[in-house]
Amino acid sequence: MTFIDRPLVGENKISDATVRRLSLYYRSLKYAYDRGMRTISSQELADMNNLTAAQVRKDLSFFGAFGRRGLGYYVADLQRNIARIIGINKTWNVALVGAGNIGRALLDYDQFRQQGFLIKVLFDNDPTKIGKTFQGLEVKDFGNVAEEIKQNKIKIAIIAVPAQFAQSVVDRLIGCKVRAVLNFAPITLQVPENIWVRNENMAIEIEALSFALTNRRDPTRTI
Amino acid sequence: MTFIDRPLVGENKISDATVRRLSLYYRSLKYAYDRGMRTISSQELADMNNLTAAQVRKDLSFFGAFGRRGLGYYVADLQRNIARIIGINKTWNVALVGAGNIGRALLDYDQFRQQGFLIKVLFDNDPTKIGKTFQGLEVKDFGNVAEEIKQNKIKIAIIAVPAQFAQSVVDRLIGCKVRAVLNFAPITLQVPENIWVRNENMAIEIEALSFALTNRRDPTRTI
DNA sequence: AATTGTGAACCTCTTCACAGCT
DNA sequence: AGCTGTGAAGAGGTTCACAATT
Repeated sequence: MTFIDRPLVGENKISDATVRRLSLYYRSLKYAYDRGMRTISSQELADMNNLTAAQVRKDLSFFGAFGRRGLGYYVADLQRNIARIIGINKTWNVALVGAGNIGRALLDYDQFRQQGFLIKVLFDNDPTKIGKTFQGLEVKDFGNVAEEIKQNKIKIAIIAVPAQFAQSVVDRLIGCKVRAVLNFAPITLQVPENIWVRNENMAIEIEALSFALTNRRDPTRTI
Repeated sequence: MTFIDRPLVGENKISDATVRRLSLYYRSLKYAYDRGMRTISSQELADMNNLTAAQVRKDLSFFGAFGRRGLGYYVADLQRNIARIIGINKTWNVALVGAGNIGRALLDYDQFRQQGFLIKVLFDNDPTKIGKTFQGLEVKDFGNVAEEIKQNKIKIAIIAVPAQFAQSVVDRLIGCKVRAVLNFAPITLQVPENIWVRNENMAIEIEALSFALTNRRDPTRTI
């Protein structure tokens, strides 16, 4: 059955790791459906992501009882449910701050668009960039951030500016009622309790590989 | 004192979370040194990264006793030690597969270069791209991957190709003795036990923000 | 007086194992 | 017979609290 029988907020705490895995399951279900699978077992979902079947069932069980004993999960049904749980059953307008290399690459990043994250405004503070157009989107002056954010009803912003500017950018965004930030700057942002930040630090990931090759004997896998 | 008094391999298991935090400490130490700080306490390092002082001390203690009671840590000394632990006290030659938007953005990503990850070869399989030059690097035919990898003594590769090609690319790279992979394709790669993979999935991060805004009341911070 | 290094306590996440359902 | 859902057990990671050191 397709209902959520538990509260998702407050003291009922869904771990970060579980949330990340939901995204993996969502992709696996898409993949499975495209290949004609109409039901899928926790074991199959686990195998596709190098996890255990118990882990998959436990993760899903936090949100409801989506499966059928003896059968597994209906692929389309579970996919819809996960989309709703993650909040990608609708679109999100997103602001992107920073029209440098990373920013411009993200403008054309299919995975965002496909999951309903639509980059609606592109900001920079460089006068030589303001007014230019990338991927059909005009670079706006970050000085006018407030009105653009409001006009586009933006709750999620992506920060792709050099480290030294990132904190002031996030402060300004929060002042404009932005609630969540995907941060590509290699610095830990200080934000109030009610603001969400995820850091995308590619150097940290490659450094973890360096550490592994330098020190470790046996590999472990991570998301 | 600056020595490592514990084995870093085998049953002595350093958690992934600790390794990621080492990278954060390394950046914080750089920042602190640039601002003239010569010693730093675990509390200061913690504050810079929204962690606890105990966490910082515990992480460092896995590798040795680097601090001085009553004083803290010598900034330059600790930075050097962490660089050596992570394995970024030398340079790594890196191969980049995929000359699309993401790949080209990474070519010019300062954080890689600064930490000694040098992209030495750029591959693609698109005949319209092969032979072109981006950031001074000529796109090579992925068909010739073996010789280029060998010539450049490459152990770490970055995969920035569409999802459907990622598995065959990684299989091929492993055949060329590549030991570690930073994967930007939104798919779980299947690799042998002795190969290291880190996934950089930007859609997963933004989906975590969507989940938070959709479901959660109280923010938590993550790396 | 200040701060580290660390065993122990605590907490969180994962895995086990099996009852319960189809 | 097959597979889920879940309480309990187990493993792993974080925080506490304090002795040790400068």
